[in-house]
Amino acid sequence: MAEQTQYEELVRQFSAFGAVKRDLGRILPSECPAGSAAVLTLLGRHGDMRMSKLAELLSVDMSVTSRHVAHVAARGWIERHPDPADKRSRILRLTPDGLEQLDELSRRTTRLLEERLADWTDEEVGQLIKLMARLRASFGDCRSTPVRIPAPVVEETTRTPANTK
Amino acid sequence: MAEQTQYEELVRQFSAFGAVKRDLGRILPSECPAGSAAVLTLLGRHGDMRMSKLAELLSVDMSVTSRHVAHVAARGWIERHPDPADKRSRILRLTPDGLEQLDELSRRTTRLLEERLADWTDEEVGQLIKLMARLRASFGDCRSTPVRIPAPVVEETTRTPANTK
DNA sequence: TATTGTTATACTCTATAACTATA
DNA sequence: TATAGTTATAGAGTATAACAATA
Repeated sequence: MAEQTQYEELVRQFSAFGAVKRDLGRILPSECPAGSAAVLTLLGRHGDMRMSKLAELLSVDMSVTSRHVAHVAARGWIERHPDPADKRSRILRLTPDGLEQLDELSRRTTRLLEERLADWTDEEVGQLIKLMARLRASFGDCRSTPVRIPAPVVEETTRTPANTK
Repeated sequence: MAEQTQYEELVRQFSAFGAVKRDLGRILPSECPAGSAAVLTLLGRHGDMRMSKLAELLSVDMSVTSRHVAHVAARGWIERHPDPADKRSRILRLTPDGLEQLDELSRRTTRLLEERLADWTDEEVGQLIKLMARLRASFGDCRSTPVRIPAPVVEETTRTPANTK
């Protein structure tokens, strides 16, 4: 259990992390934004799967998944096959073009990280991976546990209340 | 220097991190989205500053900063004072209401992190903070060094080229 | 001329809700 | 009735470009 000061610092780091994500986003092919890249990456790593499984791996709503999938399918990077066992479902599969796109993504991101993390040791990168994976688990495993937000504390002053409309 | 496989795993963790950010975002007051929270946090931590300084700390374009600042100013959480030394510039300052909003933010995020990271040690949280700070430095310090993106490798096949329109 | 800041526009990502088709 | 997936809509975040005011 950590202290409040540490938590505030952690939140600041989370916020600032956006700049890293954007830097990474800038090197993506213009036809393949981050959402598409995530779809290709997960299909390459886990193999064929249905929409609902992909949505779970992406940790986003299925409606969002559907949009990303439509984008990559329109470019011929994946195919959507009917599932013989359940006609409501569709099985997603990388095409050869999709595999090639995935390779291109890998080349670009590796190149960027080689440059940005040139002075990081193998072990440091591994540490960061491990901690971020644990972070994701700590959040993801309690996704069904929304934290109670208590009503704001009403302070005993004569000040005009903050606008909380 | 790390291996390509490690870099690919790191990118996957970066991508999945969005779920953590969204979980954190869900507990924010409806009037105070993440962008506003970041403005208040940085003003609380670094004290009064001008727009350009804030934009640098946020690592976003000043146009974006301007929008966030307008949002929090409209709610009375900050004031924009003219800079006597440079009439083009505006000095941003937290108001008492802004300070109170900042306290509320701190309470909420601390509560969430206490719950999510209940089984993390103080040291593990410190490790993550340290590595994310270093990551930010590694990226931020080379912001003027856009990575060269070589033309995609044309492979020797008879396959129809990928659509790179 | 260069810099500070604002505004208009456009794009990506996301969630909610309504809907279709199938189980 | 419940579930898999799609689509319409709305909201947040961001960048680029054009602009106004001042240095």
